[in-house]
Amino acid sequence: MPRLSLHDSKSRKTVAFTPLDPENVRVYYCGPTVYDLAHIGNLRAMVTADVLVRLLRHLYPRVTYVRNITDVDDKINARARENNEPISALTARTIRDFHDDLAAVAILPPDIEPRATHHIEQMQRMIRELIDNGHAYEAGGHVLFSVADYPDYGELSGRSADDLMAGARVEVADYKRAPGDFVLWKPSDADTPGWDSPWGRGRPGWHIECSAMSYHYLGESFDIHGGGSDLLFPHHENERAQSMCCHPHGRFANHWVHNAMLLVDGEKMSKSLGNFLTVRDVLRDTPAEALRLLLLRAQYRSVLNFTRDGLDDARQTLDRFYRALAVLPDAQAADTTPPPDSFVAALCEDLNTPAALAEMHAMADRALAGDVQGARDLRAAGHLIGLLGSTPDVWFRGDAQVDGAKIQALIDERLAARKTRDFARADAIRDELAQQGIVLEDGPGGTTWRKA
RNA sequence: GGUCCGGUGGCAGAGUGGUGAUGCAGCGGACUGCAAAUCCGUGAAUGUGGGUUCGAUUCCCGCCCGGACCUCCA
Repeated sequence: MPRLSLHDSKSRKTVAFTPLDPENVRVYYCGPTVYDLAHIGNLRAMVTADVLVRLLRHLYPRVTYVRNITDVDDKINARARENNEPISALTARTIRDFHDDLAAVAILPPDIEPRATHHIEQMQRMIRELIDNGHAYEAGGHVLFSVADYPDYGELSGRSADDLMAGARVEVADYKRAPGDFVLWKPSDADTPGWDSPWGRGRPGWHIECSAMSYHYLGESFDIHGGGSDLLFPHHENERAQSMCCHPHGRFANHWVHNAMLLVDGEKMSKSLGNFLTVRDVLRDTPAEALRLLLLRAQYRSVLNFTRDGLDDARQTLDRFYRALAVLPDAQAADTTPPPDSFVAALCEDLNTPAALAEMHAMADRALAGDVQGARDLRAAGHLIGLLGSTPDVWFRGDAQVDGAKIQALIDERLAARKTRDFARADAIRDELAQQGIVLEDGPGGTTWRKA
């Protein structure tokens, strides 16, 4: 079995992955703040996590994958006010949409999906401990983490305290001892969600939830913590500082995984540029599997440029793969073929999905040459990374908005016309079907049809 | 301004201190009544200037260009 190498953001090196407990690999990923539909940038992080967890499950007997939901946040409060709806309605709907979108692109659910609002007690306990051991202080109704009290602060993101001061955008608040100090707990007014606490009615700061919930479900040391590279600072740096100060004998995350950002047509996705794409926007006119494949065509640490052409390419690649699977006599039959070692080995090199896809092309070559084992290998490889979960029939013909019998009648009529060398009629039939989005293919085994 | 990451053929995108994967597109051919699909063949790339080395796309430095982050964006 190939061994997994994984890039670690903290050491900035690709290192051999060694689980703390090989019987139970523990992974924590930052999930969504539920105030709006997931966009394709969010999706990239979720797909990266999904591939990583699928691979870990292939390599190890058990994986515990925790992905949180942030359901208390000022953006949520603001959006609920804008929409004039209760916060609980907004978060419930957004969570449902998020689950639907992820399921559409074959992302498996995490083992545990804790919600911040269900873990206020754990957060308060942690904040109390941080105050007790001198790493946090109360000021102006807030509880703040004192950055100066954690010598390793900045180690994860590779910044020094001086660097942080150099940035002119640090929020200076008069109740902070140092500008870099960040909020653990903040006061809520009567119109804002809040919980009673020793520091008054209030709500948690952003970072504390991940520290509290990862500790609660995975312990003071766990294997992998991941998210988008934009979370490296401040979110993950702050999580780490809190956790290490609260549990000084633990290591918090042993290994940090961050995926690079996604561009749309070469530019950062933003609402003002008008290139902001939700998962739903894309899925309106693209098969979900093509979107997933597009995200896997670049290695997760490379910036990925999302384009319409790229999506079309991905779709074509899937055409080829499903054509290759069509050589299987029993496209749906259960089959225990393991994914080939060369394929797993590619994934084990820091999730090198482009190299893994190149392996799949080689398998497709074999399958298209008539090698049934090649097709089995291809299917097994695809399944490992959440692809090829459909069948050629469904991929090419869909769940039928068309009348198959009618198409077959036309195919028969065309065949008769061709026999009498009436090619004008034969081509007219093909054109007619093409108008309806149906493509005919004359193969050695007869004529078949598919959606355009 | 600070920190970090990256610049590979027309496009997408890997790897590597010693003849530069893979896919799409292109070109030529086979198959086909014509297509589609498939197959065979083929042209085409390491931003720039130095350094280290027998040899650099790979390692080091400068420059240019792009991107991310710098208090709540995956």
